[in-house]
Amino acid sequence: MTPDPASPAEASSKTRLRLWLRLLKLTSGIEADLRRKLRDDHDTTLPRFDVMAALARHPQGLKMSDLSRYLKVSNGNVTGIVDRLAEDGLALRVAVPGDKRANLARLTAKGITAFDALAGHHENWVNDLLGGLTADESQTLTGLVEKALNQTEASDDPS
Amino acid sequence: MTPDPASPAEASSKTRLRLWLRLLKLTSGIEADLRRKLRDDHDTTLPRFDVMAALARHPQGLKMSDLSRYLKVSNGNVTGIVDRLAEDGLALRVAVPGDKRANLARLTAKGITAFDALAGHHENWVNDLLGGLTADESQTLTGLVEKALNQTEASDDPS
DNA sequence: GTTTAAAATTTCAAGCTTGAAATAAATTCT
DNA sequence: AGAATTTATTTCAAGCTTGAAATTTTAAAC
Repeated sequence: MTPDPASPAEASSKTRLRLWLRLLKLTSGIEADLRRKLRDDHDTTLPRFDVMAALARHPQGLKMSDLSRYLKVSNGNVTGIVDRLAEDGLALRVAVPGDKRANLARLTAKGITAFDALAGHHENWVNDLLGGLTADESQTLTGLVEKALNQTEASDDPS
Repeated sequence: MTPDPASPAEASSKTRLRLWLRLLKLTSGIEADLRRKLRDDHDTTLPRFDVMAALARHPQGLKMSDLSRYLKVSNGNVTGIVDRLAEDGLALRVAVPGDKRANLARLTAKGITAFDALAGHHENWVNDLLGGLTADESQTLTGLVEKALNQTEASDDPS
């Protein structure tokens, strides 16, 4: 028997904490799997994949600061990742005419080819990893996750 | 209108990919929030909190290798975190009688006190961050996440 | 009892991540 | 125009993370 809580509020607090631990276990596990596959099968990393995915969606290029905002990581972080992608010939920086401060990050042709291959694998991996859920369950789950997201976004942004 | 997919399998693959992106957004967002609060309000980090939580659950101490397995991180990783906790007087290493290779990591009295305070805040933070969900919704969500977990654990462990 | 293999840790290099400080260029104010 | 502010980006130090290599100790095999 579960010990009865002192109040309903305490009970739902425990329920939410339990939910958080499960969510964390699920996403950490999937993420670890994706990282391993990217590394072992494709000699790359999740941060590099994320940057390439962002650039693939913006063929005209993204300013470093926009890239950073889009991915919700620090400026210094994208600097390093784009540097390393550039070393491998997968991305490059393009000067912005009229603003000597800014650079557009873009995928090279080689980068586009590489990303297209990765993206297909990525979708398959995720599909397999979440294969325990039916389409209906996936949709229910997505709906609840989106509801939870609304709340965090609301409390995130105390404007 | 959504473009109709070539097959039901493709549709559910897209549904699962969408689910993954939402899950990632939710957990990354909450995690970032927790990291920020631990940092700004308590001058610590999530990895340190995780190690302290593991040690708090095992008052008799945990071997470094068990700690590493429990948290699913590398051996070298816990070495560094326990080093830094020890520098701050929150944890220490105890020799294992009869095995000169092994060490038990344990919280100090100071570490226990510090963790107890953190744990209370942590539960409240999570409760707030997931506050958009009713108790019923939390339970439904937990159930579905657990179902998804079973699958990943199954495919994770190709024994 | 040696040799061999296994187990427990640490060390290390490389990459990721952050926030803060430093540069440099554009914009705004007076 | 000249000064002050804002914007775009890089650099840096510190910590996290991993897998691989190195150490040390224990256990197993012969």
